[in-house]
Amino acid sequence: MDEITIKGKSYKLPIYLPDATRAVVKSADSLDLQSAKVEGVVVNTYHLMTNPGVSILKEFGGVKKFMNFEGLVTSDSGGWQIFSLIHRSKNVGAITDKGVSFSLGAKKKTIFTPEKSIDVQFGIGSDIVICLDDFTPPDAGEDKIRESVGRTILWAKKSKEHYLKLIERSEMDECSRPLLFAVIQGGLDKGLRKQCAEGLLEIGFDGYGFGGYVVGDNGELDLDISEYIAKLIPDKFIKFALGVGTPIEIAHCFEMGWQIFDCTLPTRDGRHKRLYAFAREPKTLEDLKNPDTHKYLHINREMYRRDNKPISEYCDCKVCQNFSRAYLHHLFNIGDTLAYRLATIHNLRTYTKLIGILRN
RNA sequence: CCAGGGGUAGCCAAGUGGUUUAAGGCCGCAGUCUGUAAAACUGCCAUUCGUUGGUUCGAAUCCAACCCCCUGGA
Repeated sequence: MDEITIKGKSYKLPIYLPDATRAVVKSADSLDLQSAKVEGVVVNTYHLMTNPGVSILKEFGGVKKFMNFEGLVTSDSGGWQIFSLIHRSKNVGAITDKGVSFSLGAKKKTIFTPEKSIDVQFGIGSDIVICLDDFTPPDAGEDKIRESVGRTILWAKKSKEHYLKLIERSEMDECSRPLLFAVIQGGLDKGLRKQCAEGLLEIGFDGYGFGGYVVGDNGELDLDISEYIAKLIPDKFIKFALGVGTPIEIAHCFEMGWQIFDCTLPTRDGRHKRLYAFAREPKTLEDLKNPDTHKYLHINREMYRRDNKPISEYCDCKVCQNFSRAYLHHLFNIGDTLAYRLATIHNLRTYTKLIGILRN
């Protein structure tokens, strides 16, 4: 499968979707995304529910119109946020089979359920709706993993039922409905990953996501578990590697069968002065899997102060076509916001270029 | 030449006798970042306070001389 059609519009696979968590890829607008050849984004259900809120998005006819972006829009369920805000922080919250309740700062308690997540995602008007999942923390023991897998399946079932209800209620058909994806949890436990995948496959979804946080202490994605999970999903379904990854990890995961990727790395790294470049012109998958193909420029370094070259000689982005490393260095040095924008555009183009090579 | 003020790391700058083998910031160097609480964060970066003497148990801090800078005056 090298293409998906949603709501009458086709998108090529594989595809990389930068994270526009709060309906914006930080520091870049939709025209910038277009110039970086970005074909889709991932927005976040939890964040958008909080701000600006569903009623405003509905009033504007969905997030696409709100942010004036015509590409593929996927909404992440908020599962990751439960992990981020509850497991990883001091904010107390509780997860039950019904859903999750937690408070952020001084704000009143928020109740979030699988059904609520689906409701909000319909309000967002996304093309791919993702079931709320119970994130398996990286340090979870077997009992905890088992619990998160069980709950993820339960929530997926509730999500599917609610999704079908909404489809029926809004009289959507095969051509106008958004796709529904579920997320496979289970941490590094292959048995439980398998159990999770089987449970979700039985319910039936359009696509399946690779969930969890499987970046080890060495800071690298666990390729073994990534491949294992890819094999659990029949090829007729779309495979979405949530949160993956570095350019080289995307190349590896593509080879395993993963087709959709979203990751904050290129945009965040850009804002943090780390620019991506190919050390040589990549032409094949093998080139992209080779670590020697990829390099980083820490553009804040003094060595770039007088460097008149573009960030990457193999890049066709508007930044590389028009500005020097020295200029980017200068912009970061004085802290002008243009630095973040240009760095974001360049790094995104590096990712979309990588995707373009994978398609061939 | 006279009168004030001042000389603390590449830069800015706290500190006026012991809690300072000198705070903080910038720069520089080295890192982190993977379904974005990140335009963020973490290390490292002066055994030394213009110089030389002195007082003191103890000085960047007090004293003296000298060197340099700033301001005003001749």
